Formats: sequence, structure tokens, C-alpha cells
Amino acid sequence: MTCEGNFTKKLSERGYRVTPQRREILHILLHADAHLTPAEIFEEAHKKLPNLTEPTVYRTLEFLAEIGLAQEAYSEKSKSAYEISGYAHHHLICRKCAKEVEIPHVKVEGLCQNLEDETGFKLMQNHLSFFGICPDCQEN
Amino acid sequence: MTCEGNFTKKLSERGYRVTPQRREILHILLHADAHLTPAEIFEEAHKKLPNLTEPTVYRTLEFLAEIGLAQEAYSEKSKSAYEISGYAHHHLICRKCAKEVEIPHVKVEGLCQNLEDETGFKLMQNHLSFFGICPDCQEN
DNA sequence: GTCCTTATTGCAAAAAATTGCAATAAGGAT
DNA sequence: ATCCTTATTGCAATTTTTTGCAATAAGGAC
Repeated sequence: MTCEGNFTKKLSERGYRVTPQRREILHILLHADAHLTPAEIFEEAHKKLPNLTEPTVYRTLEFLAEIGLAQEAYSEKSKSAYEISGYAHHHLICRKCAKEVEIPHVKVEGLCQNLEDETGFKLMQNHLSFFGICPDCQEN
Repeated sequence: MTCEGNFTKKLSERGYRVTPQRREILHILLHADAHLTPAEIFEEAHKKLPNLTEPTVYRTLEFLAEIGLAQEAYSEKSKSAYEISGYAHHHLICRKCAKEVEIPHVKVEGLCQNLEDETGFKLMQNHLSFFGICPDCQEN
């Protein structure tokens, strides 16, 4: 089974079709160590699938996010970026140098629980982005 | 003094120019009860300033956010939206019906403090968006 | 394997957002 | 009030993202 097999299995189990395009995009997301923009994903996937088009990448990413296999990771200036859905985690991003620090979900869990209790909302929060200035940039 | 006077004053105090475009966009943001998209702001401002162009709206919003007079309020699917900078607050947004509940900053303050202490980052977090399903939509 | 249904893709076109640069006008100096 | 400097704007062109629709191909039935 290829590395994205677990994910394509979830697709077919849920009645969605497994296409080369979806397989390749999942593959790329799985091997990315950070989140990627649609443009980056297109560039990469296009090497393997020469007649893949941008609209397909955009629609596939949106689709994968909708069914929960990928998630949108908001980055600066509302440029969109995506990453594979894994363990819930969050990012602290420096507004100056763009350095990112990962925040484990446990840190945020208490707050989420409180919000759920108080508002009755069921949270689907698997990626928060906090912005700030990192220690290095504070000095300069 | 017009209603946006406080804001235009801050502009000139800090050496930025006060232009009809900036004045009008501030005016619109001030009278909005929610955050607005660049397109909505353009449409509105264009009535008063017929030869205002989109690029100016985009650049002005980005500029106002940069100097802290406005802030970007991330909404769904990374569409950008802006609101005037006031008291820090956050939103809990329903992914189904798009209903929004405001979350006062005090709820989030503790978490922010922890993150600052642990990472050394200085947070500039004046607007977080939490996503979930609201009580009404959970029933249906 | 072949056929059938329809989800998914690619293409073409449109809409939204961004960029570079010359023209304009804000605000200080005279 | 007029001039000067340069931040800011508008225009034109580009890039990015989205949409509609016909063509294709995934997956089930036979």
C-alpha cells in the first residue's frame, strides 16, 4: 500500500472516488513538513500529472478540507495554505521573520472546553494561528 | 470633528497623510457593525468617491492593519475581512450557518500569557477565529 | 471484460487580488 | 498663497482564484 493508502481508503469507504489527482495531492501533503499553498501543490503535482490544472488543485484541497482529510492552515494575510489532517496542533508565527513554532493542542484544549461549555458550540478547531514577534526579532 | 477624526488624527500624528480615500474607508469601517470584505468596502466607498479604485482599497486596508488602526478578521476559507481596531475580541463562527458569537479577550488572555512565557514570543493577537457548529445547527 | 451512471476533471472564461509605474495631491517650508 | 518633496493614488497589466459546462473516467452492475 502506498503511503497515502490510508487516506485514499477513507475516500472510497465514504463513497468518494479515488483519482490520480487526489492521490497525488494527498501524497504531496503527506510528505510536506509544513503547510503548502495551492500554488506550491500545483507546481509539485504538475510534475507527475502534466495535464493537471489549477482549478482541480483548488477544488481538491477544498474538498479534502471539507471531508476532514486535510485542513486549512491560515497563514499571514489570509493567503490560504493546507496541510494533512493529523494530530491537532497550532502555530505561533512571527510577523517579522515568519518563523513558526508549534503549539501542542493540550495547551489550547482547556480554552476550547470552556468555550464549548459556555456557548454550546461544538468546536472543529484543529488549527489556530497565533501571531506575534519572536524573541530574535524583538532584539533587532 | 467628523466621526473618524480620532483615527485621521492618529494618521497625521504618526506622519502619514490624511486622504479622502483613507478618511472614507475609516468612516465605513467605523460604521460597520461587523467586519467587511475589501469588495464590500470598495462598493460602499465608491459611491462617495467615484474614481476610487480597488487597488487603493486593498492597499489602504493592508496599510491600516499594519499601523494598527484596523485589523484583519479572518473569516471562513481565508477570505479576508477587516474591522476597525477597538477592544480586543475574538469570534466563534458556525461552519454551517456562519453565525458569529463574540468571545471577550479575557477568556483568551490566560492562554496568551502562557504562550508568551513559554516561547518568548510577544503576541500581537487581537483577533482569533474559532470555528465550530452552533447549537441550532447541531440539532438539524 | 463491457456497459452505465454520475462524480470528477480539464478547458475556457470570469472574477478577485496584486504589482509597477507614472501622475497626482498632501503637507511642510517659504 | 505658492512652491517643493514625496507619499499616495489611479491606471494598466499581471497573477491568482473561482465558476460553468462539456468531456472523461471511477466504480458498481451485469
